[in-house]
Amino acid sequence: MARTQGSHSDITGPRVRDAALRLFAQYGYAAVSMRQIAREVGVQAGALYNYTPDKQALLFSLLRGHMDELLEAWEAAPRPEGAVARLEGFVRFHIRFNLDRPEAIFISYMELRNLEPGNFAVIEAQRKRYESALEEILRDGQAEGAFSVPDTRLASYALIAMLTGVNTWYRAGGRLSIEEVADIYWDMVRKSVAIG
Amino acid sequence: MARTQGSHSDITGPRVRDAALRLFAQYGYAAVSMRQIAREVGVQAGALYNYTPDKQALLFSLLRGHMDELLEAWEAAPRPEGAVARLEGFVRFHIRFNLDRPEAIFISYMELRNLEPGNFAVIEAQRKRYESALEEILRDGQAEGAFSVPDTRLASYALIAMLTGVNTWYRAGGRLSIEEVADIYWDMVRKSVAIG
DNA sequence: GCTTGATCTGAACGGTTGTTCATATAACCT
DNA sequence: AGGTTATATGAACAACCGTTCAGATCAAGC
Repeated sequence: MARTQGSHSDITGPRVRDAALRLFAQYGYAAVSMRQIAREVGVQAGALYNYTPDKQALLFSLLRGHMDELLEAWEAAPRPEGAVARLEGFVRFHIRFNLDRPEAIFISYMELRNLEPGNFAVIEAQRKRYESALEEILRDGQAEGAFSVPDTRLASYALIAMLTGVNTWYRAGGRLSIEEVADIYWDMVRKSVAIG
Repeated sequence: MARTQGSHSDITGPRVRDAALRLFAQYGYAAVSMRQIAREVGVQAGALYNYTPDKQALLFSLLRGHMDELLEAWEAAPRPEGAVARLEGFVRFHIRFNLDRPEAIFISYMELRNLEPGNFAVIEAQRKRYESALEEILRDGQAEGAFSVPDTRLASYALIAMLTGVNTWYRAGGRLSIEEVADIYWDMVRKSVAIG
């Protein structure tokens, strides 16, 4: 059999990516086989190669797509006046964006080491671009006299780690809504960079 | 050939664990083969099974040993008066401990999903025990009126994530010493839970 | 209605995986 | 010195890996 009813590139393509994303997030890139992905899609392993040149390209494409989306969404976000308001915007944006796509976030942090060097460099540059947005806010706030952040580089690392950590414990339908979580985190972030 | 000069269980055993720790940290549990570990030790793959029943037990033993060491060290640490001082102690202890053994920390966070369910439960219980120490400090500080932390559970997650994040960027011999890093993090932590 | 091209199957490729085991050797004990 | 035992080899096992490809099948275009 081949080309069973309704099968089509427009359908199978995204399904391959979805299955790969889910499986990579759950078991890890190295632990997931192409046959496993194919089974999830309902297809033989060979058919996957209509949609990706190889397994590595599939991982890279997922990460690349995610980072593109992240940067695009961030650049489209409003840019209020004042470092404090911009920091609040960053915090809320980051938490919302991360909690909306936990699997993509997860593999973006876990599977970096499974990227070939060239692919790794691309993703790493994108990540740096995003993180430097936060550092810039901290620098501005320091210059404005709104923050007390002697080492903005280090503080940006600390805050990013704290915010990204939400994904390790948050479960939809839990005790708190996303907005409540964002409120609490924003409160801690605000104080951590405040003067005094 | 077998039993080449000076080879001994007391020597090979730790070398197997060291090699596994290093390789798991660098490439990930699933991506590392027993033959790779054996090569690093300078031995054939079969010989590894004198030191571990199987690959899974090797991973579990590494994580288990690490968590035991963590809990033991924490319980041996001084317990000063007052929640503020105890929080400072936790922050400095955590940063120092983590930066002292980056590989063990790394696999403890990355390879949890590669543990069989029973093994996972053991490690998870240990981690919870450690993290609840922080939450207890926050609760005490809240009761003392020294902190403003409405949700201590959530705040403990946030702080742990922030502190553990140090390992992703810190490199020995860099711009800052461990103590300088700890100073900066403690300043942020202190403010983030302060009143105001 | 026939042809063309996209899509999939199913088998095959060489290579690697974790693990076992009979066998050999070197170090220790008496 | 001789016997015992821990320790290692190296070959073998079945299973699985990523990837390729000829051939089958279906949908669409003329």
